[in-house]
Amino acid sequence: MELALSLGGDTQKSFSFLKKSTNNSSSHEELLTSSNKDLRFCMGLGKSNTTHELDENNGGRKILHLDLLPLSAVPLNQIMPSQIPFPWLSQNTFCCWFVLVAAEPGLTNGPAGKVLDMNRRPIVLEEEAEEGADLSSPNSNSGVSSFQMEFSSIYRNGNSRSLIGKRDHSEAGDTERGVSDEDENNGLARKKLRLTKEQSAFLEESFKEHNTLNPKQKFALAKQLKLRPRQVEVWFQNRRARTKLKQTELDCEYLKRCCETLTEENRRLQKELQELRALKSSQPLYMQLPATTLTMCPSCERVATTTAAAVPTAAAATSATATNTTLSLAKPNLFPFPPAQVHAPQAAS
DNA sequence: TCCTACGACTAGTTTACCTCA
DNA sequence: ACTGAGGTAAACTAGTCGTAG
Repeated sequence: MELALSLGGDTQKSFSFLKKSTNNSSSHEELLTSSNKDLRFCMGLGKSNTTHELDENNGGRKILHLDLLPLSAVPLNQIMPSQIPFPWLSQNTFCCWFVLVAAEPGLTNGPAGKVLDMNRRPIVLEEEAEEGADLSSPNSNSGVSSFQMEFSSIYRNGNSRSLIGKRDHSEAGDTERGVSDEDENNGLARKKLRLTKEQSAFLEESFKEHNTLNPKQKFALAKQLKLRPRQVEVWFQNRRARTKLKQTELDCEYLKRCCETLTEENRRLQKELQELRALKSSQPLYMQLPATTLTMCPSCERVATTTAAAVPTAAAATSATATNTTLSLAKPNLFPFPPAQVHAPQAAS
């Protein structure tokens, strides 16, 4: 792709260097030049051999030709009431009409193309409306944004993202779902495509079966859903990310509950310890009793006490308390809630 | 064994679109 | 009706890893 700029004078001469290379390749991008000799700023983008062959040989793709013309060059009947020249420009300087020159024979005699007011919807030629929007597919009638869109998309073929334009929000619900490979090849700038409920549901079902895709599955899904394989791929990538995020959130919640349980258990044990200490200091007789034998059950790993049957009441109470304590200490169920699992299908082999 | 190219993947980011106050 | 904030999801980039040649 080539982009040429010319300020003033004969644009034909200015862009002659581009003309020379036009026979090399049919796909070569060429500048559409104009024979208009008026003082003008001109920039063009395109790919055809001659100005007159643009439509026929270019798959219907039109050349985008931007002119900043002297005000006098724009036919009066194409000037809208709202199109007021910028006050800071004198009449002899450039006004800011962007002229979209549709690739039609005869246009080289002057700026007879479409005047695209940057603040208004563009004039749409009837024939163009019939052809469908091949200049910027779904957006050719969306005014400023569509213009930005097309320009940025062309620019983007040169691996730049900096000029990606914002598109008309009003089209959100009307745009055809999915984008063809052709669109992709034309380098349309990023357009957020909401998948339909049906498409999402189908993808969800597929994800339940296998959370990764092999190329065959990807293409089959894309074909079935009328999406690009890349879209299917991206959907699965994002879906896996969402699953992981959800699982992380659940894990976090689970750990939080475990932490709360441990805190509560610790509080209870501290309280019991305090009670035992208080009991110990108030019961001198306790010290005279034979030590309680603690044994560990090898199967359940719980501690049992073997206190004598004839234990004084106070001692019995103490023992009971101690037993409870040891029982609660023996492998308490600190994690009563099994960690929740986000549905994670087995990866396809 | 090392190097390179390539594809699939993840993590993080950007951005279009939507909802709601 | 309009607007800005915030959320969601599609699409992106950069980097990693495994594998084949």
